Amino acid sequence: MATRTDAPTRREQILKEAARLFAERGFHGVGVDEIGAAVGISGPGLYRHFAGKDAMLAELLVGISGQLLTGAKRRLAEVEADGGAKAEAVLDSLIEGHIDFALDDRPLITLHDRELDRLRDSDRKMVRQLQRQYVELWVGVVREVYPGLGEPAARSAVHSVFGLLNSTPHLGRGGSLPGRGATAELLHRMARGAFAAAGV
Amino acid sequence: MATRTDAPTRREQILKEAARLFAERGFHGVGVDEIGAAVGISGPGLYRHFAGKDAMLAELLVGISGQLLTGAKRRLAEVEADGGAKAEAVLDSLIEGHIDFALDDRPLITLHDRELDRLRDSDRKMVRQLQRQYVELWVGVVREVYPGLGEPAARSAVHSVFGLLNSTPHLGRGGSLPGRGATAELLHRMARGAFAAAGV
DNA sequence: CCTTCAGGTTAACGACCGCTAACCTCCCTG
DNA sequence: CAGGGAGGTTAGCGGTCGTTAACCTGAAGG
Repeated sequence: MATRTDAPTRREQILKEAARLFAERGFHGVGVDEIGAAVGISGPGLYRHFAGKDAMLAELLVGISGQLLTGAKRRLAEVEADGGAKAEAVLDSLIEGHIDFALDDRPLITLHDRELDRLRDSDRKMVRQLQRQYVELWVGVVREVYPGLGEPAARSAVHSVFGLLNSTPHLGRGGSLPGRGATAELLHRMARGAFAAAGV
Repeated sequence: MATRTDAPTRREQILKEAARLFAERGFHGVGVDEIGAAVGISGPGLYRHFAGKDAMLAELLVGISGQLLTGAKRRLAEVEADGGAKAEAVLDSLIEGHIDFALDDRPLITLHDRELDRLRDSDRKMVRQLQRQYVELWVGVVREVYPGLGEPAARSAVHSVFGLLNSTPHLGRGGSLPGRGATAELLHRMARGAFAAAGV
């Protein structure tokens, strides 16, 4: 993984702040002036970087979905290349990846299942397709680990575990929670426990 | 439980439709004219029943939080009166109650953790207090069942299980899911499995 | 039968919001 | 050193939205 060290571009600054604001107050609850102010420029200046407010949301949501899917595919390939295609190991890797994302990009996780309907039709279709592929990838792995699970039940289980993992924004943002590592480990155990209980 | 058989009042109609619309498109994404149209009257007619759009959201959120807390307290008392104070039975009852709510009032479950910040300060404080009491009630019961869990971990676990149970809106609204009973049972098993995995 | 009032209606106001227009100012480059 | 584009600025337009005002109507009550 090529870790970024260079300064973020203005576009990236804007996207980051927009994500935070959208997550806090909802897409319709944030004005372009506020987004501009958050990066030190004023409202209409944003239009030098984005076609409009909708375009920012679209880029955020497509980006998230794509990143999740790409990461999952990479993890699947990595583990399978790494000796035996142990389904359990793949599932653990998927869970770990999703937790990393949920812990590091809470605003995005929040947006991802909240503002989808504010997108233009074509963008929404694209995001939905990426999300569906991501879910189906999980469903396949889960059914490999728990062959007793039917496909509908597996899909429900996957959605529910996403709900569990995506609860990070509700986990006291302050210093009250037991540190990132412990939280990640707790979430991982709970996800595995939930799947195990689902798998008869 | 006194089951309602009389027709819903206009106020109740309005609240129900408003909840659905707010859940679908977000508080700021819905106009008063749409809410009015959904119950067959036109925009400003709503002001005969509510002080304003904010008041509808406030009544919805306070109502949800209060209902959840009241139901949980009742279940706690019921099980404890019913012979031995078996903590496992209380936890099962809490889970069952939450699932019933999440399955029967999906729009409310959605609103409940999404539009809280759109409330006036006083209303938000009240909702937060009710929510906190609900969480703490769960935390107490969970720690009784799993004494190995520290308080912060138990609280995190409870929030995560809420995320799991509240995933019902994502569980294909169409006929693709395996029926209400099976879904409720699956969610229940997964919640118990998640807690068990959390409890060392 | 007259009054009253709950529960509607339409018109319109003021505020806000997304976006465009017009303009300015560096900095890079031929 | 001219000039041109990238990236800002402010002013303002058009539309939408929450809310109020003024008016209407049908049914209940004395």
